[in-house]
Amino acid sequence: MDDDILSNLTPPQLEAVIHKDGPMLVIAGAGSGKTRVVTRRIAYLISQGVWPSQILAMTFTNKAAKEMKSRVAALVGEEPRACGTFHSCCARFLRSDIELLKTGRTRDFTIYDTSEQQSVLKKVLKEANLKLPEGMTPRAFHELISMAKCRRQPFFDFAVGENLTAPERLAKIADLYEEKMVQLNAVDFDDLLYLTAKLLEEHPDVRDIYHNRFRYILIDEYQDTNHLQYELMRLLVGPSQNIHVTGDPDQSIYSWRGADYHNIMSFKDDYPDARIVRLEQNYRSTQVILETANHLIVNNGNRFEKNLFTDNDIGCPVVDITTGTDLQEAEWVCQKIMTLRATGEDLKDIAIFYRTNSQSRTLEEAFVRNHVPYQLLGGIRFYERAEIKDFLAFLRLKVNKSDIISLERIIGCLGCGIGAATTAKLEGIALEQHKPLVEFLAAPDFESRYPKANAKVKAFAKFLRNLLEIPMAPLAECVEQVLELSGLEDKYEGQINAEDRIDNMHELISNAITFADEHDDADLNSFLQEVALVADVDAHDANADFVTLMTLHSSKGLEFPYVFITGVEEGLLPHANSLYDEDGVEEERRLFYVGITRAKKQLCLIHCATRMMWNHREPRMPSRFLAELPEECVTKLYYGYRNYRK
DNA sequence: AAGACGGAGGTTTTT
DNA sequence: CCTCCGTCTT
Repeated sequence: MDDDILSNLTPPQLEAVIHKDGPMLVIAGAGSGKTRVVTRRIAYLISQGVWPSQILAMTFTNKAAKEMKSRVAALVGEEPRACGTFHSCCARFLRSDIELLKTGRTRDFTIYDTSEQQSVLKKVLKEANLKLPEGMTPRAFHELISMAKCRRQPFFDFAVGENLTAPERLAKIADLYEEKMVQLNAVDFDDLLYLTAKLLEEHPDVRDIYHNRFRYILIDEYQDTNHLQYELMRLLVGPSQNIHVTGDPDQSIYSWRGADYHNIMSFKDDYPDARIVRLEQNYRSTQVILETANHLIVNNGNRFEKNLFTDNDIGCPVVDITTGTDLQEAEWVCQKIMTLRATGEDLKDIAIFYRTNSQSRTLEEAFVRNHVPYQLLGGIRFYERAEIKDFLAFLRLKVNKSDIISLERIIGCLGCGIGAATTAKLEGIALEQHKPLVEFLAAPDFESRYPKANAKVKAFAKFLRNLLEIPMAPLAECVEQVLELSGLEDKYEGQINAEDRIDNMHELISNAITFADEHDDADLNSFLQEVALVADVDAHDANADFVTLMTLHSSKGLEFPYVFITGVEEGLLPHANSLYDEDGVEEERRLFYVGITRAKKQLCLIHCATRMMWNHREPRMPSRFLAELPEECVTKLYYGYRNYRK
């Protein structure tokens, strides 16, 4: 059925698929077959003689990229080579060309995650003896750095523009942070995009190479691009202007990350010759669900008018249920799921969405109690687990010997009797000898260079030498040997979660083996850089027999026959922190819209009269959005909620 | 100078 | 409830 590139397409879908040269914008409503269009178009291009290596496809998640690759492969037997998230594509570009930028970074750079980015900030503040303004956390400050970079503004200008207090001091700290990142041979997430844009801008010769290589560029979820990504796109698009973007302004939910849906609204201004195709027929949801979604979203002011319709069945009403407590909320969801299972439904067809990760806990407990198998996406991500970060620190240091943040982590988790003071002292001595710290410690003649070292330091230096001596190839053997040398298994042995933690570390090894199988050019460096950009939603297994739990944000791009959205309450959806302006509320409404439009057959919206929040039972109000739903589509129910009056 | 222990403080969403 | 930070003890 789907095995032929041009079969089973509606006229607008067909137009989007067979469009070959020049810019094109596809406004694709929820469930309108967007993924199908994008994959068919890639397959079509390949069937028309375009080489797979000439196609650059940027998606929002690695999962979407993976799916795109495999669906294209199923159609034409070949997959586009450059296919990934903005961040992973840029990481790949930088892996080959970062040295041209002469920032001092090498191709062995490390990608720091948010917590490491904060560690760098803290380190910088301490070293320079500077303080952030009262009430500003390193995390909040890094967000400002990120916003400035995403707007491609010097931090000082940004700070002045945003009316921040003490802009000079903040800019000083931001500069020190950048300097430190260079010293560490590290990049943060924004740097991946920022440095790639800089590379293309400053090196016309490199830009020409990319223009020649990527004759066709596709960008998915274009409504979620930020200014930096927009500029990156402009730089990547060659003279032939073969740029094909798809998106839906109503599903723009990442403005807090700098995403600006005006990018999609103004695409036709950037490319006046652009063909515009609208996909407005929904193939996913029942009429009731679609009507509910449409009725909700018209409450947003600034929209790209769109009229989504479906020929599907009417379907059963949306359930809007009030429960007394969050515990009852979880219990009701469980009961309902068990009923569905008893009537022959598969658990893999059921998903529960919520606004914040912390809401998952009560649900998980109920699932455990009721023996309902579930898989949780997000929350504490695999690669954020302490044991995995420990393990990665050893591996990272092997590739990037400037990565002092990883060195400090290694020192910390070895428990080898070396602390911050000793580390600082060693750093000072290494500096005196004009040697990077790791090189200084791991030098074969370390003991003669620094005879005053005590036994602990000597032992650590020897450990480091052994670590660095492990060959980096083949990948799997390297990873195994590093785990063995690190002693991490012994360290976690005897702790409460020992088994899980050790399993997790072994899972990392099998991830490395899989990675080596899937990539011919796999080495330790490329493995680590890939791992730094993997989100949990990418690990979602759509075929396992589990109920799926995730945030509303992670649900984008997925679909399930049965969808439950919990905590549809004021303060949670819309979230309390988004009430400061109307734009914030509109984004929350879009988020709710995204959640609703994931459902194919049935949708349940749940809110509680009271909820435990930081150990207090708080009274809760139903979300304002519930009042915006069409009455004729919604059935109201009550569970464990007695004092109800109509 | 390191590590254990206790108190305070703080929860949006993610590459 | 859990994480981070500072103090206290060794």
